[in-house]
Amino acid sequence: MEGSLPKAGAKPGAKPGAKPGAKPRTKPRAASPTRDPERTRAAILRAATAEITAKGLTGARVDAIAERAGVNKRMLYHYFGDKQGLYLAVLEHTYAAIRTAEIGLHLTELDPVAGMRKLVLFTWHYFIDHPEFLSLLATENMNRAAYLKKSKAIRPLHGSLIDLIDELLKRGARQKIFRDDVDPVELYISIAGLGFFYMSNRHTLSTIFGENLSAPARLAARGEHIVEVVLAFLKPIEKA
Amino acid sequence: MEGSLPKAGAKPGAKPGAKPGAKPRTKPRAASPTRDPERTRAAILRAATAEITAKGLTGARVDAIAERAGVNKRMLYHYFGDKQGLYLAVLEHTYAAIRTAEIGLHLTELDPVAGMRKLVLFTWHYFIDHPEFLSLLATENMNRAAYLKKSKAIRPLHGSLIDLIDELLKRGARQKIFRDDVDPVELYISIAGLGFFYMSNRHTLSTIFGENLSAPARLAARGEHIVEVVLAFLKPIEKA
DNA sequence: CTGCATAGTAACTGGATAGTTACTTAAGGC
DNA sequence: GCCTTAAGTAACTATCCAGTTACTATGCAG
Repeated sequence: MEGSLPKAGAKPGAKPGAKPGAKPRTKPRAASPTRDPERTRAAILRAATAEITAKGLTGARVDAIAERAGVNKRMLYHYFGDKQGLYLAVLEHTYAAIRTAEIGLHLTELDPVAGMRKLVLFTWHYFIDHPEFLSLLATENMNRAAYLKKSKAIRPLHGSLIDLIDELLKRGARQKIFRDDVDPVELYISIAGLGFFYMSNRHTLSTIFGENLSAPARLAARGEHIVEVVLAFLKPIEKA
Repeated sequence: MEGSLPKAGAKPGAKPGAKPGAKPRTKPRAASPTRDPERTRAAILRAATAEITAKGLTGARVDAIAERAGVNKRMLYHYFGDKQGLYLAVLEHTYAAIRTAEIGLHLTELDPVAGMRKLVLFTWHYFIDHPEFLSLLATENMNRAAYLKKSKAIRPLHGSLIDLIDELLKRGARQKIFRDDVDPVELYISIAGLGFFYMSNRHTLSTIFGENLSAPARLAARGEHIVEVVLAFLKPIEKA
């Protein structure tokens, strides 16, 4: 090896579109494809989410993630430490997304029945639109939530979800349109479970029942079914 | 190497407990620990179920299964071909167990509400008692049911489950104690989903909500909750 | 324009891991 | 009692794969 001799004629000419006098604090944003830590980090995270949710943590291959991201494998270790660190980042990022979206629902502006309907359908459609969230939950539960327990970033996000449901339940009970003995955690698990099981297990269910549960009409029907189940349960018990 | 010379003084003496004149058709059943194909096969299947449901198909190690079973690794390949063949056997065995148990419920002998309650609680307790079934479903759905689709042994088992539910629903509707527009597949998915999500995701749910969802009292309460939800949904819609 | 921290590359490594080879031992029909 | 076939063992191998090494390129503070 030649030591540290610089390559002859190495400089690839002036970069097109790179303004020489631009202010130094703003991000270069797609100026040149080289040297963009933010883009690289994001590409790795997206690729890791896809690979890990498709194959599980043990099935996911670090080399495959690097290739998907169009990035050298060394960069995964540069930004995320190791495979587990990368997985944790994927987990935190994915959880934060749904909890943030829930907060944006503004259910307090709706009457209890409409609010509940909106929450149920939001949850259902979130599962349809984000299968990676479902896969990741399955993976993390196979790990007995070992990584989730380590994460300091995730826990504070969830109180607000229960508060949201509790507010709806209390308001409905006061107006005598909901029964007054409902535990918000138990109810949330039911709302999520009615959608989760259908979507997460649609491959085995479609196979054993010989029906295509992923057909759009079937998904819409399932959404209405879930709303009906939840609202029927919340109805006050009439005195006969 | 010495070719095929027999080892000097190899024979380990007469086996204790091996009756020489026993009838040849009956199985030797625990007579001696050597040469029991049925036992070996069963031990491998049990070990594989434990290992695969604990770590997933990609996480499971063939060497670990062999060690757990107390059997030489070569035997896995002898009886099941390869890791995938072993996984398929585990899948078929586990599915057959729940479907067989369901058939033994004899729901036709009960009135519709009692029958439905029994089916719901059976399903719930089955999930509590057989976490390996839940894990295996999660694993197989991550594979997009690729192995289940290959299996000829499993599909015929499921028609009877839907027939069972359909009979209950029709009988209840005739007696005006159930609504008459319920799809049995949709209902089964709800019954299973209300239990599945709770049990299968209890690790993440316990973590984010800061409650121990595995506590026995909590499990019993959940069972009652699921019964209430299902029966509330099945109640005929009263005309106001 | 220079030095140094950060971004990035390519080739490598050691341990793990599914599956195999080559062999030995027992069972049971004939 | 012999001989074929199934049951069983131990040691091996080829490949895979997470993580590392040793290096180069870039940009910006001074």
